[in-house]
Amino acid sequence: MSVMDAFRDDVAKAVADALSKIGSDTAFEIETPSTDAADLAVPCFILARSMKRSPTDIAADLARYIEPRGTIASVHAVSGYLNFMMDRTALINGTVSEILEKKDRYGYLPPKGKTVNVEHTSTNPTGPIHVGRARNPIIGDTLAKCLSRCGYDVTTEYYVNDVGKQVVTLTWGVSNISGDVAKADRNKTDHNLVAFYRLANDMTESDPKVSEEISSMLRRFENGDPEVISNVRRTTEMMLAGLKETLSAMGVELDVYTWESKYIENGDARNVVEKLKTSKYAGEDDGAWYLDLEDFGVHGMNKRFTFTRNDGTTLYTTRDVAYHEDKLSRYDRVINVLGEDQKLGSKQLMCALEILSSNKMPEPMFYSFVSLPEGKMSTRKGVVVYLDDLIDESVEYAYSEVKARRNDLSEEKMREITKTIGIGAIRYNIVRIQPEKQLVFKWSEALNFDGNSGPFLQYSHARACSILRKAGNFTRTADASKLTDEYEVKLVKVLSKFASVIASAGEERKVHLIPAYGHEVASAFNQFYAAVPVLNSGDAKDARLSLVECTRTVLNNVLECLGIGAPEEM
RNA sequence: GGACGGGUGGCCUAGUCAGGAUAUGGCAGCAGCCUCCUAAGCUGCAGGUCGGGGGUUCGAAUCCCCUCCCGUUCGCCA
Repeated sequence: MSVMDAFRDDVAKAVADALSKIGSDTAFEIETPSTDAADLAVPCFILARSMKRSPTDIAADLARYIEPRGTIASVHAVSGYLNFMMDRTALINGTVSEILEKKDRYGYLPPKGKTVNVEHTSTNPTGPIHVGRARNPIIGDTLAKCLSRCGYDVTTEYYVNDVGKQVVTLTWGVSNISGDVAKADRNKTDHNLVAFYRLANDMTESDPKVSEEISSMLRRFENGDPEVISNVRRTTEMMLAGLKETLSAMGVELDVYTWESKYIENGDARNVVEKLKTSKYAGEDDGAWYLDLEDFGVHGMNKRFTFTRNDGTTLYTTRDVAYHEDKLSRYDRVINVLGEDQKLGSKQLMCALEILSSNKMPEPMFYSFVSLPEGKMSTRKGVVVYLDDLIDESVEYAYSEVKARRNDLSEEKMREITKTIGIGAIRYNIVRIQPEKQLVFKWSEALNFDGNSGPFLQYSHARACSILRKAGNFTRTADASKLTDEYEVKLVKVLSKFASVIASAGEERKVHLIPAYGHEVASAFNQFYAAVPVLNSGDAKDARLSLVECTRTVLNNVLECLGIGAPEEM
């Protein structure tokens, strides 16, 4: 048990004992106060009603019955609150020794023996990833890393939509349009291919013959024509290779790629249709089958979820049901990171799974699209910022910043560091904001390297590394008697919260807590750095170096959890 | 029109589910700090009707009702 947990336990026991002494067993809450007046506090307002006494009286009375013991250093009654201070020695020795001992595993929760799958990104393989959807891989990858630290056995998965009009249109374009006409802005597979997709789309609007050819291809695809299917598959694979390059540059690697066409080929989608047809919620309209979701709280126009066309072919969400039956059978928990446009589809999916008596449900997590000041991003309209371009800009900006500060680094080293910084800035800036919040992309904000930013965390980490590098060998020690400065105490207190932050970020799926926490650590460290000398600190040197090492360990772990590199110098 | 999400200083943002002390940070602004471990930093100042209105409560950014603005969605598309 960590020292913070022990402290909370001690407070709970002390308050319960004191309450029993004044003849009460009322339930109470322990909260972490926003002020520095206490480490933990028990508000007595809740007790006031049942005890029919003023909160001030109750707090004062309880305080008299509580003596400092265990990790409790003191207790004071302040305007209706019972304020507890934690014993500094216990806090510091407990936290520092735990970090020194567990090192890079500090903050990890014990294995749960459960598997969880995080499906994320899954963008349509018809064009490069743009910033509008960039939240998906970043949130998904960070969540996966949080859950892994929470003790789950995590798998990440990309669902490749290689079925339908969009990929067929792309494939038609690649086969029928000359490469001299389809000009790309950037020589990279996905950018090269999207040029064909754009032209093909334009042609379907202006030329009915093209439109008819694509429809015919689509019919052949759905009838299982092996030539069309393999053509589509080949194009999609090429596109996906381009997307993977971008993801990889962002530090995102996925474990499993599942192809949508699989559920047509193996008959799973067909089985779903047959099972759904027998449900009491099923109905038929001109040969097309649907579910009436009125009883599931879906009302109005969208209560009807159509799961087959009148020609009997399946629809996207139908195949998604088959996919989820498969996925749910593979893992204990299934989490889907989805754009907010998927809300209705996700609801329909879950209703269908319930109708099919699924004993588990996927847990959807929605994010709002990133828009531009001039409006929604659109690949087809060319109102778009591609992730590849953002990466280039950010890395280039990082390069100019490093070059302005350092003249002792080799070109190679500089390129390595600036890549880490540029990517770190992007990932941090996106994941720091609650996913459901609308986000307008601005270059000035995306390239902010100060304050609440990725580079700020990286800089603090590099500072800690620099001190440790200069220190050379030293004796690791948890010695509270040498760490008495207020900044040292504050820093230790922040470090001690790591495990609880990881737990909330993972279990409650609040990934934005991680960057906030990282900022808190970096900030506390920089204050300590400015106020307390480390290398020239006499007999406190080992204790302080140990604290610096603890900070480096936590910052490194936070950065890793965010999928951001932790440079040792910058 | 229905459903779901968002609205917090000039800008961005935490806190809202589980109501409590002076509403969290950052950017931009102003004033300071490098003979000392990386100034991408630190210190201080200034800046707030928590969209608006009612209600519940000893106490509301937080809960309830109404309302306004923004986003998403309401295909036999994916």
